[in-house]
Amino acid sequence: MLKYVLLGLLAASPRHGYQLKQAIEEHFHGAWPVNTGQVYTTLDRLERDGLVEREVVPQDLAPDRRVCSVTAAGRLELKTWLLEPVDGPVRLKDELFAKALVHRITGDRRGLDAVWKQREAHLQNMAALTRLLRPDLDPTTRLLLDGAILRLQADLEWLDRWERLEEEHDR
Amino acid sequence: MLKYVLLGLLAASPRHGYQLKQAIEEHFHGAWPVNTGQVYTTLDRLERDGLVEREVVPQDLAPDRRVCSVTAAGRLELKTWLLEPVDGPVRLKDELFAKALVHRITGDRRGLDAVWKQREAHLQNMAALTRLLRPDLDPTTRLLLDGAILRLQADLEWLDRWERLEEEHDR
DNA sequence: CGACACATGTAACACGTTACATGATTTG
DNA sequence: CAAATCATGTAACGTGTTACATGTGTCG
Repeated sequence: MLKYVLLGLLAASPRHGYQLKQAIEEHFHGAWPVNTGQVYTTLDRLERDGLVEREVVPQDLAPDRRVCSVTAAGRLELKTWLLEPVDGPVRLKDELFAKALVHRITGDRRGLDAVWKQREAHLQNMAALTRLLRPDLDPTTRLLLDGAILRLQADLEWLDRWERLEEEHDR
Repeated sequence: MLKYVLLGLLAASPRHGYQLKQAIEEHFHGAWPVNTGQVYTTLDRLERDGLVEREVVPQDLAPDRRVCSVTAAGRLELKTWLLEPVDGPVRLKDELFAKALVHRITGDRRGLDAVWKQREAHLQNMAALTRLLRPDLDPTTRLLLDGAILRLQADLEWLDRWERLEEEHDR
């Protein structure tokens, strides 16, 4: 997935690896921690597949930089990805759902503990996100934050249902 | 993540690989397609790490089966995972969000297309999920389906916001 | 007989994570 | 000077995906 974000950033303007990492962390407001190493290995694969080109720009004194840009094939690949909706089959494959399932399968009586801890964690995440919502925020970043908040709200609603189910079970 | 689902199923009762695959597909109502091969490689790792034990049960005529059961270490690992809330930092790292971001970064004027296609896909998924909601459903499976539906609803709400942003942009 | 479910696996590859290594420049 | 930031990378490992290989039992 990082692959496409890199292509997108490079389609806007050529950059070198470190700039890409910075751009992502800026857009996602630090909430998508990117490992630098992964950026370079992903760029290696993209270059190998002919989706980006790299040009070595020698610096005097400073270490050389390798500036990347998207090829025609890269733009095509990006366009295809952009117009393709995410994931046809449904997303039950999720860690939170998996935990609920395993709690109920094993009947371990700790389901309620898990619900409470998860709610606590979600509420803290919600608070952290809400703190980021300043009016001067870039509208795109704002959109992404809103998305994360909406999903957290949905999960909180769902945690209530899980809790009710666990309570029935205990009776 | 499959790792923990396998541990959970085995904690309920020992089984062999194929039974595990079947159990998962049953619980997730086919909405988590498990590759059989992955079950075996994951079991190999679990055995290597001392979390499960395998006993070969020879069958006459039929091929031997290798029945797995959880070790004490496996139960501990499972318990730890179950009580640990999912993912401390926030989930902006998401394919749908990434697409929205890249659309806006590249300013490609195809954002609205993407929103519409995604909404269409989400609505179809929603319909498919709703069809599965029969009253005789196992309450746990029902819980998981409800979760998926709640998240889809959140996403649909968010798609409206994205659409509004794209419309502003076009003006 | 042919198709399908049962049952086990291997191989290659993609992607992500963590950690480490290296060295220059800037700033307190 | 020390620390942080800039900039590039390698290595090891975990997990997941796709595809293939192999063989038996059952049912129409």
